[in-house]
Amino acid sequence: MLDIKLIRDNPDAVRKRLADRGRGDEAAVDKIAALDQRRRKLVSDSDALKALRNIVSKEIGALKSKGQDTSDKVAAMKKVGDDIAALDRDITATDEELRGILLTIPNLPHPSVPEGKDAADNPEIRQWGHKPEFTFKPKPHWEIGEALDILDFPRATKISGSGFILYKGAGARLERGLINFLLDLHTRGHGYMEIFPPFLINRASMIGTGQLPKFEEDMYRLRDDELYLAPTAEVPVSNIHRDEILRHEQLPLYYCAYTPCFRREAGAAGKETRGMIRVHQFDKVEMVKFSHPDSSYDELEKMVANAEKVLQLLGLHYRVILLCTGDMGFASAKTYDIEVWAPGQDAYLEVSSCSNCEDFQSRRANIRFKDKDGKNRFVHLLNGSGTALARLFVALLETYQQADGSVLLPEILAPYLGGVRTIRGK
RNA sequence: GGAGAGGUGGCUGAGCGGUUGAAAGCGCCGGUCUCGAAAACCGGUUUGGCCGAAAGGUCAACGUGAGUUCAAAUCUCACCCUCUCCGCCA
Repeated sequence: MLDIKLIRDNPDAVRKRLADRGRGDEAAVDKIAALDQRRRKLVSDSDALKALRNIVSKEIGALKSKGQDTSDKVAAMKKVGDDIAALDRDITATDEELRGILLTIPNLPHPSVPEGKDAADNPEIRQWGHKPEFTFKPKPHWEIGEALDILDFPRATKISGSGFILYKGAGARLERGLINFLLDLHTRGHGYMEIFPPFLINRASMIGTGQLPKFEEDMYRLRDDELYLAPTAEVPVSNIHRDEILRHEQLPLYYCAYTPCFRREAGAAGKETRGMIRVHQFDKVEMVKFSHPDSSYDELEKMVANAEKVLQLLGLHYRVILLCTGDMGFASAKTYDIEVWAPGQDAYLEVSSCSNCEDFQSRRANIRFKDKDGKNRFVHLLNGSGTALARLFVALLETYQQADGSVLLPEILAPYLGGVRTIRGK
């Protein structure tokens, strides 16, 4: 949520930066400013009447204790009370309308974010490693996985529907091993505290990180209980400190968590339907930071490095790109994506997205810290995948496939796979 | 799920419907004292909105939301949460 004061004081700057995102959100700025002005007028009128009522009510109390007549004052205050009630109804309605709009306005891009329309305008920041070479034509992961009997798409569809994954045998073991590998790396190696959060999330938390109210149709929802399946661990973990005031010495806080991620992928029908590149449920280890505003951009760079480390240790070729204004997510002020090379797809796959949301989420979720001067300020919230598992699984199978159909995994994973590096067919 | 109890400031814990934004204690911050520290003593110590350059003024908030009243932390209703006991259960 944007700071209403920023819109009030610099409407033109806000309008410009929203326009850079290319979604037409700048059109709401005038409406917001008008509602804000109306609200302030109503509040000050209501406050004046309340001040009057408070004074006279005290007089009534004093007079009554002396046994004097108060009927004229009581009658006058009854009228004032009615006026206040009318004003307050108006305030509530204005407030709700204003907040309703503010909650659907995306964050402003950071000045360092390049202007652009869509993914084609995202600059590449760097590459690591290089595309592996094969003496044969590399197969896609679904062929490798089904031949080795470690992935079973038809049965996943039977159990749940399209867009779900059934891991079997060494595949299931690999998925579990990767989760442990990632958590160990970020906790022991990068200083994050491990979190295992609930997977069902209430509405207030979903609003806090920005999934609601705007993206309701993308979420799985339990209608009977008004709970949502976590689309990413970012949601439960960021909400750990909702409605809290942290001490500045506590910052930055580093958390990481494994969760499954549930996404309806509404509107994505027909896209990347083959295999496990776009699915309704996938595993992910997420990093979340609560940062002091002064250092949040340094923290973002470090977080990207933490995610890159995963791919470096696994020997997977990747590139880092900076999302342009038109391609960024709703809550983000600046986002780096990391894309791993998948030889069987002949394409890069997004396996991590690291964002600095600045105070956009902390204002919604009311997460503050007391600074050195004792002033309460909003923390900066960052989140990044470290990394998404399904696509990492894809990259591993496709990169390390052998001519004989087996998969020879990186040495570093052996401890997580019972000492075994090779996945072979029967 | 059933029965009961309860939700007040960082914590503990008071609070006849009318100077109670809220006693007291603890904690914390500052000061006096001390070579220094402890103790003791003095002072301070919730958050947000609006007006204001500031000083300051004003409004709101005692789980949440409605209601009664001139006036609600205090009365009524609904909901949420916590605790105890019972039931069920991995």
